[in-house]
Amino acid sequence: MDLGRRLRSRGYRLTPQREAILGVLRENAGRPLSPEDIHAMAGKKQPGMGIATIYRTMDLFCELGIAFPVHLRGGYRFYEINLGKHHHHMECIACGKLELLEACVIDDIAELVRDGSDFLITSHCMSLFGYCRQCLEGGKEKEAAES
Amino acid sequence: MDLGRRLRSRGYRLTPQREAILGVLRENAGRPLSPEDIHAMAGKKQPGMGIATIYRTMDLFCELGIAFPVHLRGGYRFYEINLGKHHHHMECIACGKLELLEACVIDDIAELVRDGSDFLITSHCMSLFGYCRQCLEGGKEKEAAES
DNA sequence: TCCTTATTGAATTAAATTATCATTTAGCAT
DNA sequence: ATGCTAAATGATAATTTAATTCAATAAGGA
Repeated sequence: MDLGRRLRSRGYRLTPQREAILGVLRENAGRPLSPEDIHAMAGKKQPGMGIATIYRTMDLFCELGIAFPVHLRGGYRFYEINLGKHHHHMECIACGKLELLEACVIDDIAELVRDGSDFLITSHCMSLFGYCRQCLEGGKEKEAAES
Repeated sequence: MDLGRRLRSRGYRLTPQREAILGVLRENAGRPLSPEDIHAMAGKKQPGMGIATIYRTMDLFCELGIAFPVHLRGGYRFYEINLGKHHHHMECIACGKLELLEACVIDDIAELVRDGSDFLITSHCMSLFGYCRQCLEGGKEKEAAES
């Protein structure tokens, strides 16, 4: 993936900030990052970056298909680099731990929707929530049920 | 579903505000509502309701399984009444129109995850994004590609 | 009817995201 | 190389959204 070509072909410019952000996304492939996460890590490569640049760049990267948003609980935004192969996340509602799900069922779903509606699907999001092994063993799910 | 019993059995109280909110959710089954939506509609049944009550009540309803959160684009929160049968949404990224997807593939997924990990799944979210028929015909997806 | 305490509304606070704007700079043309 | 133009940035302010605080209210068991 040549970031410069990809940007310039659509009239955008290659900047050190955008390179730094892409680097951060690459180094954290598969791990959802918040804008603040990205800001902190990219800031080490390019000191002085403003947080607004992160938001702007992530919007752009998502539009270009370079990254995609991940929807977890809490309503906040997370992003990941788009490496083509879909995956999803399983989030522990007790400790917050994330596990990667390589399995993607979007193809099955897309087929169902193609038959049943008139939508052209371009993207999707899916996350599972529950309890991880450690929290189950520690009884965290019972604590939560009691509260 | 007896709201009063459900609340009291866990030490909570039945209030006119909670009844009003449940009524709004019932009347909009299958349609994701924002806290602001709920506030506006419930306010007609129970004048003077504060927005904080909506947030508090929706947290409670979700905890009790009376409602569940819907994750759409934008990172904002939406809620729906939980009528047992899972469904999902297809959101048009051009006009925002929502379509209900009766099909739920959570069972397939849950099985995959049960085999491949140690998580106990308690809930999930899934949404599809793309273009609805009208926007496709109107060329909205091309406009978006150009911008 | 009384009492305890959950609940509420109003106001405040905090946090996340977006908008504004002057300045900088990427990248094409010269 | 140099200059030019528009894109991009950083700083800041403004918006939104959500959470918190607290005194007043009211649900519901005794």
